[in-house]
Amino acid sequence: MLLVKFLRDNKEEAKSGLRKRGFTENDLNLIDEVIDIDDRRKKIQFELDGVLSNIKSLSADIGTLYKTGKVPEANSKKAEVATFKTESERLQRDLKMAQDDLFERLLNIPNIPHNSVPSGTTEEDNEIHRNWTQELPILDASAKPHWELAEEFDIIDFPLGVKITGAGFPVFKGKGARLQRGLINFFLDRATSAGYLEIIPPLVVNEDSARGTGQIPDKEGQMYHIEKDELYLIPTAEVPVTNIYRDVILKESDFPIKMTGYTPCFRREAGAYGKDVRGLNRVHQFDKVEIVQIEHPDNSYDTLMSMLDHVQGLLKELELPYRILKLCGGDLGSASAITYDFEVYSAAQRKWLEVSSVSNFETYQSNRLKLRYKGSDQKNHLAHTLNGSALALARIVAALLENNQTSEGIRIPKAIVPYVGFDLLN
RNA sequence: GGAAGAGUGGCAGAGCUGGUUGAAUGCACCGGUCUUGAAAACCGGCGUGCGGGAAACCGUACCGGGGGUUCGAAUCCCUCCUCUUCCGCCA
Repeated sequence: MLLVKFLRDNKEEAKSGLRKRGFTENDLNLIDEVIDIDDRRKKIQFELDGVLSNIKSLSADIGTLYKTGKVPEANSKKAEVATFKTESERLQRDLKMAQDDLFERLLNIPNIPHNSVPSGTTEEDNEIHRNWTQELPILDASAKPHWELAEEFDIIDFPLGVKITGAGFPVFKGKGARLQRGLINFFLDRATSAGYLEIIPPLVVNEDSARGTGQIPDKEGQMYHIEKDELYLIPTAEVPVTNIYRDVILKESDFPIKMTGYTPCFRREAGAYGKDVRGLNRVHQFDKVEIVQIEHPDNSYDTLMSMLDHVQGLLKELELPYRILKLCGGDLGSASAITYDFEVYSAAQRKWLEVSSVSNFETYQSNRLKLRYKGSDQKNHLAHTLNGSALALARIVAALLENNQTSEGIRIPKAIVPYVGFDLLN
């Protein structure tokens, strides 16, 4: 959520930013509406404070009058309070309405894209930030997609997942499970040696947390909801990990805060059936190691670049062809100011698969989280939050299986051999 | 799941027979005096949101969350949440 003050002070900048997301001139009226409502809110607040102040001092008078036995005077003051009271109740209702109205509209305004974000409406408009410089691997005609390889080597069982749970819940077995576990450890080790604090968070969160990082209301339908207990299965570790700092006021010397966490991620993917859902391409439960940073606004873009480097380093070690896209305005998540997607090339499918998404949310999340720091001016300011996948597993496994298939079996990249305990999967 | 008790500022801990209590006191923290330096001692400062103001500062709200009683509530009532102890169950 953006601050009204920001919209007020940077109206034109906000508008041109939202145009990149495909906002029409008509949509942009929202900004002026918000400012108008906020003006009304301020006015009501001012009046209400005055009325409350009167009630307060009259009540104090009544107290002393009673103490000195002046009951009739006290009673007449009580009558006076009654009229103020009616007025304060009215103003309180008005204030609540203005606040709710304001909040509602503010929720519908996405983050303002960073200056460098290209405008555009679809993924076609995404900009290639860094491209794989080598030739893409070309497999011969007999090459198999990962779901066939998985069945052949009996390492991932899709029908079994259907039996136990439903579509999109694969079962990893034997060397498949071992590969999965090895990759998780590999990613966590790389993150912790880069200075991230390892966290094992709850996999289920309450409504406040889901709201804090913006899953509610933006992506509510994406989460599994446990209605009986009003809890949500996490769609990413970002939610519980970032919420560690909900309602916190940091010192400037606390920056940067770096955390990493491995969790399974649960996504309903409602409406995604039919397209790109084969095998591991899109599943309801997958494993992911996430990196999260909380930064001073002055440093958050340097930090973003260091996170990009971190993720790139992982892909290099995995020897996978990758490319980095800078998302265009229309493809950007609503909370994000800038997002870089990492895709790996899955050679048998001849498809690019998204395996990481690294974003700077600037103050959009911290505003809802009430995550602040005390600046050198002794005032509180919103911190910047950033996060990225490092990395999302299911699709990495898909690319690994496809790209590394040989007549003897699946070759395991050197960097992770120590983690999985074998160099050939057969 | 059942019973009892408790939730106050960064922490500890008063207040809780309703009335200048946003809240005593101690610790921590920040600034200053003193000191070669440090410690100690002493002096001063020290919550958050909203609104007004150029600012100093002022108004208002907040004592787990929400609601109620009252002219007035941290203090009384209802409800929810959390924690502690005891019983039950259990990896």
